[in-house]
Amino acid sequence: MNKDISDTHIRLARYAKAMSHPIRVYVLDVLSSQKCCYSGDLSEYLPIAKSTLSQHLKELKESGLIQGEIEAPKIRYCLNKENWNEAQELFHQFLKR
Amino acid sequence: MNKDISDTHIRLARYAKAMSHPIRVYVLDVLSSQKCCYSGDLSEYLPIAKSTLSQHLKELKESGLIQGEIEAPKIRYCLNKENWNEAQELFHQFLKR
DNA sequence: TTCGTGTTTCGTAAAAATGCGAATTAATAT
DNA sequence: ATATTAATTCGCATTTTTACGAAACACGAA
Repeated sequence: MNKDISDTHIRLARYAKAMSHPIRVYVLDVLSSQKCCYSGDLSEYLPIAKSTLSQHLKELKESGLIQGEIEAPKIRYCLNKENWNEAQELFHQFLKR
Repeated sequence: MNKDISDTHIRLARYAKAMSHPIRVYVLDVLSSQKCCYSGDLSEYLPIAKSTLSQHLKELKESGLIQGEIEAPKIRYCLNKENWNEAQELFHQFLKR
């Protein structure tokens, strides 16, 4: 029996929290299958207000999974490879697949 | 670009939500490395009230990832293999590992 | 039936999450 | 300077989540 809540558990929970909303799963899905994407493009296909999308993108940024880069007047988003890889590894180990 | 939020996205988000708290990650970790576990045993190692643990266990039950069986006066918890396998598969595909 | 063990549910409080429209910001062009 | 485009932040309302202790429940033994 593991004796403690470890940093690994906490890290995993943090990434899971970032993925705990369908919109955010969708965004990560898009970004993992193409290099980058503009907020406006995402907004086009999602049934939510642009402001709501911004809030979800903010949560993903704060989790470390994505990052944004200003290309005026647009913002381009892409995965943060380091953290995406960490999430991949953590889930892989946790789910033993 | 994927055109819609799919059922897959929603399913994945639901499992991610179940894992979005460290206590629940810990519980799943324990259950995935041993056949089953009693609520009292879990409670012994976790720095939370028993009632809080019950609430977390309830969330895991509602997500479908675990199930409980009464062995009076105790309750034994174990993974729900079908849903655990589904979560494994969904995360595996999503994270491409 | 009562009692004891183990656990859950309830009630409460506070914090966090979610959604929207309005206001604001950031960058560039004119 | 103003105007435009693109996006974010803010304010608000509502719901959900998280944590705890008390109350209640579930079951078997006496």
